[in-house]
Amino acid sequence: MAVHIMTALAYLGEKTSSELLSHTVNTNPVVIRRLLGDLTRSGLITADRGKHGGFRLARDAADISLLDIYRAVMDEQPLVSLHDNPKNTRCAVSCRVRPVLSGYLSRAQQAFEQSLAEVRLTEITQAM
Amino acid sequence: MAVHIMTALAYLGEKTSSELLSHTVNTNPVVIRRLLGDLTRSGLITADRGKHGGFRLARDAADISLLDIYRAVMDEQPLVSLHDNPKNTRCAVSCRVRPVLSGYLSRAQQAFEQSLAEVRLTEITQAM
DNA sequence: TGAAAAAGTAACTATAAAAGTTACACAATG
DNA sequence: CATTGTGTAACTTTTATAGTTACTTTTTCA
Repeated sequence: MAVHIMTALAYLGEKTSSELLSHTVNTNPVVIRRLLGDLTRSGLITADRGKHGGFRLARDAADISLLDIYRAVMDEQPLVSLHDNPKNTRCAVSCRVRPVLSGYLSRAQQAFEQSLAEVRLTEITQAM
Repeated sequence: MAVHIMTALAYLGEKTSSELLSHTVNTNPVVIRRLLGDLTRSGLITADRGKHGGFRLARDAADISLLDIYRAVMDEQPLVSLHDNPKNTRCAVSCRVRPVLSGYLSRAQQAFEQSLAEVRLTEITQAM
């Protein structure tokens, strides 16, 4: 949903309330405010409190990538990871797969993120 | 978990029961059998039923990639996708983000999968 | 200066997905 | 025909996410 919101903010280009944003996503304002909180803490948007408050992009849409948004919202959790059952110490595989696999998985995730990094918010608003 | 199992099968190199496999992952045999079912249906392993039954790789570990395993288990679901709330027909963004974004997301997913495709099961067993 | 309009957040409920469990049918072996 | 395995249905548990209610704090402006 974060991308939806960021796109809306870029598209509208002006200060917008969580109430209004919640309508475009068709959900509850609080859900949106929680998301907006993440985006604010990551420095992608700024929040004005009080009457006539609202949110706007903190910098130009050309300087915001899909990766920025993805990272703001996903808190460091890997895209896909191995189960986290305790290892069976009597099994060589159980003891050693983890580090080997996580190397390959994080490489794949880097490829994914690299691809997101190449897309700017402007590209999305323009394509609409 | 599927990778863990496939690695174990490649590592052991012989017919193995779900019971035994469940021990290396430290979980319930039925959970494992459900996974083994996916892997069998995808043609990555073969299942022998009856007494002295068990599972083994259907082809050489050098011919099985992480992507093969990933696809066997994830049933076509995209890695990350937009929310699926109904669109607000009065909002241009709500109406049009979806197709635009899904293009970029599937491109990123392709990068991810490409990376997985480059890793063979042999590489993993050898690294252990 | 106080009512109004907004963000921020805590605490709860609802929903859905995944994992785990129990129980049993079916298959092959010897 | 008993034994040892797979296959699977049905249920419970767990966890994460979304949604909800209710409230505090901040700012504006009449």
